[in-house]
Amino acid sequence: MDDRKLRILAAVVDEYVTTGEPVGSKAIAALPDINVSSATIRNDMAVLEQLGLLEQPHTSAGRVPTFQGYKLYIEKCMPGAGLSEDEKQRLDSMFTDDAALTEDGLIQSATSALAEITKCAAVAVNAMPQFSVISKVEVIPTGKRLYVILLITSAGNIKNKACRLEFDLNDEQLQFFTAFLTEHLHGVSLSDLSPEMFDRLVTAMGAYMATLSPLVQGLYELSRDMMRQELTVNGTRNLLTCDELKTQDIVEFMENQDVIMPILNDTFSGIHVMFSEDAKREHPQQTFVIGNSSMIVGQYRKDGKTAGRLGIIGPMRLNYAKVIPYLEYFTEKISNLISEKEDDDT
Amino acid sequence: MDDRKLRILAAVVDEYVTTGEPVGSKAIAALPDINVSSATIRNDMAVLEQLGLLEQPHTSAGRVPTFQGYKLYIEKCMPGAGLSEDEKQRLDSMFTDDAALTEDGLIQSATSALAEITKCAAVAVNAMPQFSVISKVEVIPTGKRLYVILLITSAGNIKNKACRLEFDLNDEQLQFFTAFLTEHLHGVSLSDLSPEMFDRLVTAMGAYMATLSPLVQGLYELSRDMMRQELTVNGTRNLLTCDELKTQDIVEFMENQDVIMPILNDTFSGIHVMFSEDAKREHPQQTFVIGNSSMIVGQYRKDGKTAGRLGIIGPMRLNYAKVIPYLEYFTEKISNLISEKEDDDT
DNA sequence: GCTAGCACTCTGTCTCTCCGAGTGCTAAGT
DNA sequence: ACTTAGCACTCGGAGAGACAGAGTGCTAGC
Repeated sequence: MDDRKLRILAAVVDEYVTTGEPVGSKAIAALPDINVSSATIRNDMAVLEQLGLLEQPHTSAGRVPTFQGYKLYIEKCMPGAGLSEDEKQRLDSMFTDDAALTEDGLIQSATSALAEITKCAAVAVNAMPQFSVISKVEVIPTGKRLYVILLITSAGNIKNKACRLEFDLNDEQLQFFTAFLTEHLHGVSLSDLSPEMFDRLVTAMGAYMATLSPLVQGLYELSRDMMRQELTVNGTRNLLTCDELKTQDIVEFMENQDVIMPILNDTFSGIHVMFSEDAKREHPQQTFVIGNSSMIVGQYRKDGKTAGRLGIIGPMRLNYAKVIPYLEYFTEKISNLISEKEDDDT
Repeated sequence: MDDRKLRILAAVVDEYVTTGEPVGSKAIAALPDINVSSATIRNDMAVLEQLGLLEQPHTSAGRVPTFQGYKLYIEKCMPGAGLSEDEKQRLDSMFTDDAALTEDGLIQSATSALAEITKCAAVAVNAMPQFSVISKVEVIPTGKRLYVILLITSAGNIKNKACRLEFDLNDEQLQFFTAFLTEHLHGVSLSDLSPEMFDRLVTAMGAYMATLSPLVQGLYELSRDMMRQELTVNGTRNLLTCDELKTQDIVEFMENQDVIMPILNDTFSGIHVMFSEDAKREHPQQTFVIGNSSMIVGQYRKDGKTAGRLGIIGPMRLNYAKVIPYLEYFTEKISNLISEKEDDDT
């Protein structure tokens, strides 16, 4: 693979990304850093096409990169530009201050900023929520026979669920129950909350059992709810305005976002770019991917361990040279923010 | 306005709603309950067009109802069919059991069911959240110097917010503060929580003041957050597949949903149908409405008073005869469910 | 007041042509 | 051996005309 051919590939990608039109040999010959004639470029492009890196929409049109072309571009030819201080500040200003106080809020704010700035959809999943630990359980009366169970984990996640009982609890019962739950559940990892464990809890409650079992049931459901990986998606609407994606596909994605979870979870380290063609091949069981799309995924960390993944879904024709640094900056920033929080705890 | 003309209007609407094609005089003459020739119908249709009830996309095409045509149809000619038992059961089955336990959950579940069954977008706002009353305030430590404020209202709404303090609180301080807040805030209506009131609270706290003021600040923000009317929107994506609406408009709506709040809040009683033309006229300051759309709004009640509004946004070409009964059934059902809850409380 | 008949109008579709952009190939030049 | 100039070729898109079909308005007769 010639150096000049790589430069031509890069030129095609850059040009196509900005104009959206198939790019011809003349347009490339006109570029300042290419000093050969259009005929030579035609020859090279024919070779690049044979290698599967470029393709022609039809015989007498210019060339367009294939997903393999993009891959090689990202790997070999992409300008490795970092972000300017201005850009960093701009990104920073998109985080609201108190979003950083909870991981949920942080992810929410990061995905929405990322979607805004890339004009793509931004996605995130938290990794391994089943390993977080219960830090607080509380039962709060909110109405006649109506109670809210409140569950807080060490990661700072908060969830609640309403339950209706057959009878009302008096203060003593409520206190007993709260103390009972705290005693048995505080510090317990979510993954240890099996149905059997709850059965044991119920029997251990003795006389209160019958009255309180709906609460225990609710608590079980709440814990299941909490250990489910949470998928955050923001800005899917941005995809609607980009005309190389079919609205049909996007609507299907909106209705069925969970299908991308396995794909997200598949990426191991660093920034990873995956095209819809890849996804179709590697996850054929998935009912659906958005055609002509690409997905860029990175990890954010907490104490050095992957704590979740953050990514972008956009058209294949995307300014990777800009978008990838954005994603890198965001994952880095999130890692710092949640680790900073962690530092405070110790 | 002739009776026959009304029948013809109704026929045009029905036919157009099902086929989506402009309907001609012959098609109407072929209907069983119309016993005049196509020429007569042509004459009548010309009159209906002059009245602004029908219009022609172009000279040699059939007629299409205008929004005024739809209005008259809904008012005068629509078959007032109730729902069959089958349909009611189908709707009932779309509510999950525990959704009914909180108003939020109920509205979430209702809008999503309504969107699903009408293939439109479903919207809801709660009315007058500022009049609900604080039933519980709690401060829960979740990490080093990190606290969560929990606020529960009499309506069963639950919200929380994380706060970071300068110093940690010991148990005594925490208990004091919780007791202090409960004493001063329990039973207070959200609308009474003015900044001045919080100022008084802060000074009343005396020695604790400096330490705790971020919490008070957080509490204030939380209460402001809670008295904001909550807009629930579900199934906007359904609109994307209906081709008389411009995707551009829908995207704008997605980005800017709040603009419909004043329109929703404008409807007073019963079911109200409003077309984008109306909205443009009555709310000209609104930056945007979806073109060719209609919005159907009803109220749900609690103790006989309007507690919120539930509505549908869809294309103007909509099967009103089906959709309106659906909406009626839903508002009725919600009213019963939240009033049933209320009954329990008393 | 209704209806049959007729001329008219307009759209959507199909075909044909033409233009231009871009290619591949060949032959000549370095 | 590589590069370049030149040329014939291909293909899509735009534009013009022709045509069929649906639907109308109008007039004359029942």
